[in-house]
Amino acid sequence: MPTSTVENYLKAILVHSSDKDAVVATGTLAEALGVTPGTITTMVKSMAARGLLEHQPREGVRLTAEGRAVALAVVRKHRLIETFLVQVLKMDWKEVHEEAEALEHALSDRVLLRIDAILGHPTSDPHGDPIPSPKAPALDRGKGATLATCEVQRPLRVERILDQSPPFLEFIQRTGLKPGARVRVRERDHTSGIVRCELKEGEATLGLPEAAKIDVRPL
Amino acid sequence: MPTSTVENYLKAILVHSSDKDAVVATGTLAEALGVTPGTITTMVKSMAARGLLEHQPREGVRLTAEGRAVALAVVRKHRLIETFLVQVLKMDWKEVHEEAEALEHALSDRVLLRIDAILGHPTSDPHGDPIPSPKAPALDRGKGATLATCEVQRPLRVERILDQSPPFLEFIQRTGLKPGARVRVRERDHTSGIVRCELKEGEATLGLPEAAKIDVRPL
DNA sequence: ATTTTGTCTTTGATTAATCAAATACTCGTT
DNA sequence: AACGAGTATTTGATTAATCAAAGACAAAAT
Ligand SMILES: [Mn+2]
Ligand SMILES: [Mn+2]
Ligand SMILES: [Mn+2]
Ligand SMILES: [Mn+2]
Repeated sequence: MPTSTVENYLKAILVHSSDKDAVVATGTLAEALGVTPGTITTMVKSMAARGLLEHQPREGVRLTAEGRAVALAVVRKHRLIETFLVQVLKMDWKEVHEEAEALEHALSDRVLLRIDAILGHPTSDPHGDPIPSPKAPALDRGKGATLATCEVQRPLRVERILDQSPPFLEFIQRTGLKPGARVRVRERDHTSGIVRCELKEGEATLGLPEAAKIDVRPL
Repeated sequence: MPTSTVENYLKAILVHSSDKDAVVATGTLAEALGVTPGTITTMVKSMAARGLLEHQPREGVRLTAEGRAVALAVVRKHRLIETFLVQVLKMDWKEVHEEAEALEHALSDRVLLRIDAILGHPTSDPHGDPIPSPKAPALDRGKGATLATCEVQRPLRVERILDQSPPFLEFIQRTGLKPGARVRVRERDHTSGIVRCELKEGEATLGLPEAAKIDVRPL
């Protein structure tokens, strides 16, 4: 069985491979995992030997089918845990990511089945991130619109929050721009870099880079 | 922060120190933790250096106040988790020990607080083991009667199951001798080594060593 | 007072994960 | 073609946890 370190490495590779079989640079992983580049090279070589990924020296890494399956299972566990912590234990959505980061390596599949059933087999977590199914279909990396790119004046629904740092989530909560909320972009000004939105609760104004962190869907 | 290995060592020492400041032999720990004696000696020396316990070479170990506090916190976490898994997630009490063994090292105090609140601050776990309070008072190691020592014919209540191996728990469940159940010893025969009990569900017969694994209280 | 036995401790290795610092590539620029 | 900048890999250590096998000790048996 993979150690929790290996599980974290696999997850990081998965979420950093934008598309199908894009290679991820070892430097990207060093950054994402907070370790030195040399550590990544060493770990990656041993994971390649175990068949979890392929390593093109000086190029990057790509998950094998087995590595991807493990990574998807970990992501699924992580997101179901987050959902459970928020919906059942009534925890703050700003703190659940950290908790899930540890619990995803300790929770058995048996417990996960119970949690999934109690939650009614949810398909997205509190941040709007999709929960991969147990049969492990692809992880759809937001190919839709964001508040920075969507049509102005069109009625929309917030789909997903891409930046999950506590301060950003705090802002989202304050303005009401949470997943599921109805919203309409009133004005987008590329000169001032400002996006003004209208929600049921009132108005929210944010910068373009921030608006790009909020996935939306027309309707 | 202690690693999960250190937490497991501390817990093992705690549950094996029958009384206050009894020393625990390193061999006992090797047996309990499933590692070689040499490993225990090495670990114990490093834990002593960290102030978690005292080591009398060739004698045994004794927890310091700090070591005991950590151990009690881990035991509390373990038992609250077991209770939660049974009561909220509706899991089988035969499998929760194993789950808790891993989760006790990953669950934060924040989550534990929520679990404790949702359960209504329980004082014993599904096996009848007491849940140490957060202020960490002593862990009362069953000083009461068992089905092997109690008065015959007296109405009793099952308090606690001391053997938590799945097969024994399976037997307990089948006979209905679970914590909380009312029971009365009909006959105890030291020649045949048999104890016959009467419960609401009918009768249960078990051997003396097995009867000694079931704590009871008059009433 | 020896010897034996059973328990502990030491010693020397191993595996996983990590770092710092030295070294080696690869590209894009002179 | 040579150089320099930016990455990536190697190398040599370190820490935690573990084992096997050798050695030390203390209590019990002779
Ligand atoms: Mn993690
Ligand atoms: Mn999430
Ligand atoms: Mn444990
Ligand atoms: Mn228990």
